Amino acid sequence: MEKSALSPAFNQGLRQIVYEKLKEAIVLGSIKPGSKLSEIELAEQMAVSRTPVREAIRQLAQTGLVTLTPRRGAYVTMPSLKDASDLYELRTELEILAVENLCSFPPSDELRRYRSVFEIMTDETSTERYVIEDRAFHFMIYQSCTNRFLTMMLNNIADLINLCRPFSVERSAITDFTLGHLAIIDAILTGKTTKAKEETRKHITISKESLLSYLKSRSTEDQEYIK
Amino acid sequence: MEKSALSPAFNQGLRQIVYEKLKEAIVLGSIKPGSKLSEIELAEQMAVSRTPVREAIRQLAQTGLVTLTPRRGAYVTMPSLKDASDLYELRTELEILAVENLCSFPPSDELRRYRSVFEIMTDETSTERYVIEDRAFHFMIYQSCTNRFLTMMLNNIADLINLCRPFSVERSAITDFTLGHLAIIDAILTGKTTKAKEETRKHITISKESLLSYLKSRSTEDQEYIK
DNA sequence: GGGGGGAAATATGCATGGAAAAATCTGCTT
DNA sequence: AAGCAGATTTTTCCATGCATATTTCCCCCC
Repeated sequence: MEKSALSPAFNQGLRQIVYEKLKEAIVLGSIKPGSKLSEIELAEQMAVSRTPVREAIRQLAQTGLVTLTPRRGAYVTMPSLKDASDLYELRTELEILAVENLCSFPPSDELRRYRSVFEIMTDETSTERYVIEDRAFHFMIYQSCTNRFLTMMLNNIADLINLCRPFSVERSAITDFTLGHLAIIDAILTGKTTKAKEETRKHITISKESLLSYLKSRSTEDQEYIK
Repeated sequence: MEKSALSPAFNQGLRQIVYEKLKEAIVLGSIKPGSKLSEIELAEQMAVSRTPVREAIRQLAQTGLVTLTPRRGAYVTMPSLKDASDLYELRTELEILAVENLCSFPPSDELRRYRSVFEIMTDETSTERYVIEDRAFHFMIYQSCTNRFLTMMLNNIADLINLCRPFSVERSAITDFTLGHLAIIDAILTGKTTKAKEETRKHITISKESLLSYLKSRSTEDQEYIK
């Protein structure tokens, strides 16, 4: 009997399947930061034994999405404000490097596609739609790197930053971000490497400021709430 | 009964112990790139079960020191020439960032210690001694970062680069490297951030060229050998 | 009523058994 | 003698049992 392409996930191994599922749940926010990841519970939910669950959790811990405390269990990481700042510091330099790489072999078709997407975005665009396209755009940049380590690290950092941001973007910032994207795209398409790098730094710096000020306001709100 | 401080490694867990041992063996070269890591064999050698060995191996795979091929096993990674180049590309930007961070709160005592170490190095210094001090110096820089993600990544990259370099440094290059170290140290100690960053870029670029030209010569030698 | 101590319950960490896939070996055919 | 097919063996991968550490809950004491 031939093996269906839809059969047990093309036999990539249970561990990998569990890993993907867990990661998606964490990144999409259906498992919230701070939640405990119980081996037994997850194993039952996914109808597998504890072993692949355990290995998937440890793999997630290596990427930083999960924090382990020995003999106590695994918890979805809650990045601190400093973590967010530190992550952006890295992302800035690494993404500039990625853009620089891109300028040698620009994926012109993809870039033009995103150009047309961002061109028609206005303040009336829904924030959800913006967030989706924004992530896809940066993800595209990461995948286009010829440096596989750079790709890995940027994807990793993006996931961690995701954990800090409860999906919200200030409406007023969208126009800024969109213009930033267009500036980066145009600079790459016209072969202006230096300009592309500058615009990337600007864009990510603005993004960083936006997130940090948002997080700061949230944290003071929370403190009031606790009182 | 009181638990001895020397007892099973202060109970950090078998997994961690196996991980450390394996990593040391790989980084120090006692297990060579390309070697197969057999769960059973290693478990017997270390007198533990296969479980902690297996988990340690998977952890090493996440750092890149080990490469897994599903259903076939784990092998110590053999970085390609492009890998080496890519790793140095990342190291350059990240280590500059680290040095920049250091300039805010320079660990002056440590720096002065290393200054005196490198000051007395000459072409007569053994390459082994140089390599040891070189690694310690860069390692110190990494640990001094206030950005924990940066520290992690740089340590990781350094380990991987280690895998490319079979310990050898050209004698003639040592003086260059030593002078580079002194320039970086002095710039940091005198608070010249921009200069420190420039010198770091120069130093790592030279180091990269040196390794790459060495690897290229080796690879052609090997080809001749195979014939 | 609140707090501390101890026993039961629960979860992690390690060991080991069993299934499936890959590698190896053997024997047969050409 | 070389190559291929089938069987054996070995190894990874998943499941599960057992031990120990932690948590929880209950009872006793203050």
